[in-house]
Amino acid sequence: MDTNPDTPFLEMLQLIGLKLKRQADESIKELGLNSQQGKLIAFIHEHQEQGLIQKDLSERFHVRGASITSMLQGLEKKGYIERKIPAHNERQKNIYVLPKGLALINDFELSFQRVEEKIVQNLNEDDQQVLQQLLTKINHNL
Amino acid sequence: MDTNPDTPFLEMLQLIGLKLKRQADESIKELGLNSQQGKLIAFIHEHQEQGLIQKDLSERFHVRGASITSMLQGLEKKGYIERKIPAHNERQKNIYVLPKGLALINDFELSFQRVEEKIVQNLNEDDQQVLQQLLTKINHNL
DNA sequence: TATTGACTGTTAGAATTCTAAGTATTAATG
DNA sequence: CATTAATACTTAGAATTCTAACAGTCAATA
Repeated sequence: MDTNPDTPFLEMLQLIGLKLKRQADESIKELGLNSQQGKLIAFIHEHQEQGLIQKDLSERFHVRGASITSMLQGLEKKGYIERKIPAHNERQKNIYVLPKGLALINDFELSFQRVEEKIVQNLNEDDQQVLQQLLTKINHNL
Repeated sequence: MDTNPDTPFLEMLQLIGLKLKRQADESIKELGLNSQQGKLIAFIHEHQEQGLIQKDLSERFHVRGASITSMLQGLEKKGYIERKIPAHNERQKNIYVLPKGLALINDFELSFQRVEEKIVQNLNEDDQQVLQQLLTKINHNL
């Protein structure tokens, strides 16, 4: 039941993306969250001192504003983060990781690094550098 | 609001996967379906003479059996495909594309090829071959 | 052959992300 | 300054895919 498409890169890249998501989800599942939530909390933590707002997350994760609202409402309800309206602009909400979220960040990053290592295992330094260049080119093409 | 992660390949591959999905969806939207449905119909068409069953689709598209049931129910209700229980095994269902689906297959494949071309534009033959090898290696690592 | 286990598909209900429309606030313009 | 436009976020409801539990059919085996 194989397929021999004339869109080999599309197929391969989408398959790899799916596998990566699955593995990251699996690895983070035991922490009670999914990989998207893990990436979100880790990113908030890295940027919370710089006046991070929801729109930034929407752009960084390529997800609609409404989805960010929904994700953050969930994480807020469970006590991982909090949102505060800043003094200077009442339209916005600044976002901060709470201790319950902070406690997981190292685990998140270890999980992501384990997946990263699976990607590059069997690739030598040259391979990795070439791949990095090619993927960067593709990313800019899209 | 940039990020400088120590998981560059994970980030890049997931971002590319997301962009590809977006572009394929956008391109197929005007046909009234999404890219997953397009791939499904095209694949069914290529394999319907070989006793294709739902389990095959589940494996090919890395999607749970329940999801295939749901997808095919949708496509069947809209008249793109049909399912028939084969004589020799009443557990299974063979799947066939109906004329309404057939009429779209060329368009689907054009759409996917347009995305494929975006991926490889600015990559010469050597680049493409190297990339193919590296992605194949990664896919097997995962 | 009777029973047990494996296989194929379905249902119910949850989770995630989307679109479209809406609210409130801030910025730009006549 | 008043009005209009842009910005940031939310809500409601739809679409997609998931998990868990289940039903029916077929295969293996004792």
